[in-house]
Amino acid sequence: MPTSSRFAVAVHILTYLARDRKRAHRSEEIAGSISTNPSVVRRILGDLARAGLTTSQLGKGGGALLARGPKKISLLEIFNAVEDQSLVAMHRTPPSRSCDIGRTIQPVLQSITKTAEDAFFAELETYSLKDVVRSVQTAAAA
Amino acid sequence: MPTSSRFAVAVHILTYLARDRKRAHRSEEIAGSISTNPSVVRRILGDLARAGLTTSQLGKGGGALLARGPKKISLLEIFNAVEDQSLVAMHRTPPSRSCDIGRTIQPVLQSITKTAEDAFFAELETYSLKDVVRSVQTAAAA
DNA sequence: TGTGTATGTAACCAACAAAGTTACATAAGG
DNA sequence: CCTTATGTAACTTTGTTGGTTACATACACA
Repeated sequence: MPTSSRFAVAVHILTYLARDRKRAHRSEEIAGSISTNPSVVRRILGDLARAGLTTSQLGKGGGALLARGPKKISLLEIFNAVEDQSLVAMHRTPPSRSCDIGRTIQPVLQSITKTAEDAFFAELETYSLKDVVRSVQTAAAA
Repeated sequence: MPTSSRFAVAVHILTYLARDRKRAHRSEEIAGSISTNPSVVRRILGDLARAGLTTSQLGKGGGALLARGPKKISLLEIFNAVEDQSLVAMHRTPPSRSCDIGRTIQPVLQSITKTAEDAFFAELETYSLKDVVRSVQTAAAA
């Protein structure tokens, strides 16, 4: 069902930046690790910069940098920076207003799915970018 | 991000059936409440029947029926019957295997997102179709 | 102050998925 | 039998994503 891979790509980018914070990394370099187009990376870096998670430098030696320590960046922040806030879609076209159910089901369903989404987000918030970096390092060593 | 509205439509259908369990309801009748095509309703009813949530009768007076009481149908069962089991997508094309991060990030990310998805599912499980019917009735009365 | 390098963003395209639509074989009811 | 309804397949339409190209802008540094 989920058609967007932006979250996965965003975490990948940030993990890449977190691994070496000493210098800026070009979108082309990052794109090589993801196997995608540099412009796709820049598009997502745009979202991340707007969310205050990264900064960028132009010109020679330029590229993207983490705006703060990986321990201070939660996966929820990353998710919110690049994905829609809703995990469950309502009817594509509005249901019949001349039926009790059609008229009322959407708010009812939305309030229920919101509690489930909140549980999802609360769990995501318990993980930091640092956790990902650590797991990747462990996995890469093996 | 979520591109499927199947869950919303499935809950709508089941709420419709739960409101009047005395008789079978035709797909055309249900489609009127949803404002969609009867064939779309039948397609989703197919999933619901395979999951054991509904039954159908052919011929005159036929249509769909709830297979058990609405108190015994959780929203999680409905979700599982009609939607993919994953809320978060990985990279669309596999990342570079010649990079530590590219090689290892997917399993790392998947194990984290699984815990968040599980929290979502656990919360959905606490709601029954009966809860939806009750809320719809309350909302419709107002 | 000029040259090279990198970003940010817009515009467009191709690929994919979802829902809408049409059609029809099949089975139940009377 | 004839009508009614489902179940499913096939096709079309629509929307979204990511890939691609292009380019204006800005910074670094010689």
